[in-house]
Amino acid sequence: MIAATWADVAERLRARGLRSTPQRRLLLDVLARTSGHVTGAALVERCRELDPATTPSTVYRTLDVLEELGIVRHAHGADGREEYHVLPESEHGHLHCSRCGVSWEIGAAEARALVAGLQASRGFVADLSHLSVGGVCAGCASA
Amino acid sequence: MIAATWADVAERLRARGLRSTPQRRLLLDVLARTSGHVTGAALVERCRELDPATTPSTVYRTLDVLEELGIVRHAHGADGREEYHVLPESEHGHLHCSRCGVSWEIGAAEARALVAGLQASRGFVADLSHLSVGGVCAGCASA
DNA sequence: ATTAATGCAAACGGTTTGCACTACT
DNA sequence: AGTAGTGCAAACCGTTTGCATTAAT
Repeated sequence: MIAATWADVAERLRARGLRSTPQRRLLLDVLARTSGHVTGAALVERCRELDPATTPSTVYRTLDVLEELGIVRHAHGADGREEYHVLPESEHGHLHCSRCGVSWEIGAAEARALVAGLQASRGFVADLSHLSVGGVCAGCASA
Repeated sequence: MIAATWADVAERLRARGLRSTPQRRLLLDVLARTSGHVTGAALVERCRELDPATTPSTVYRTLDVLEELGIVRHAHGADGREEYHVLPESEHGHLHCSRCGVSWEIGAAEARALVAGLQASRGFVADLSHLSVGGVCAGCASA
């Protein structure tokens, strides 16, 4: 979404004295096709599908750079892996069903409503991009 | 807390045809002194302090057994490590401050209130023992 | 020409496994 | 005696790092 954003990443990189390389363009391609969240390992794999020569270190290093640019953000999934969120999506949380393994997103508004009480009662400012709730989804619960 | 519980774990083990060994007793000792949550690695280390001969595999295998007995339950911490919760504590969630690194517990009632909306709107039954919210605590926020 | 970025390979940390051995019951 | 549990060592997975090489600027 917002295709223009992806196009000027190269420019944004150059503005910082960084470089646009084929490997980075590849990862950006993959990210552009990715909505929501992916694990680092999954990104490595998807890149390797398009270019088998892809190496993990380059992917992870590029992700670091993209995070500094604000293009991705990382959190921790229910299984403990690094989970990358593709921007410019707004902040959102996740519901992870422990039965079927599917992850569901909850929007910013809903997420904010969830944690509003925490701020009121404890002064704890939740980071919505790290909010992840485990449990059983409606489908599995009724099955 | 509830010291008697720890004492009859050996019995509970035997009832299932399982055994009480020095290594298991050691881990139970460590767990008895542990309130709240610990990572698996931390448990290995604490055991090793008391008995340097402790090996990780035994600790992790024992934790599996204890989980089946309902004595511990595991979740995933903010940094992705296995995090063990010592029972018979009631269900509770965690707040993890990304600035000072401290974890705070939120009680069952509070946690339930947080996720009540999820069940109402989506039929998603949250597992409170896996509920973990990242953010910035009151102290760090005001500093 | 500079120096950022790559690829390799090796190391990491936490956890898991296979297998022969030990010891609880 | 029988079998659950142990210790070792090696493997695992995702991620990170050092270093010499390549290539974008």
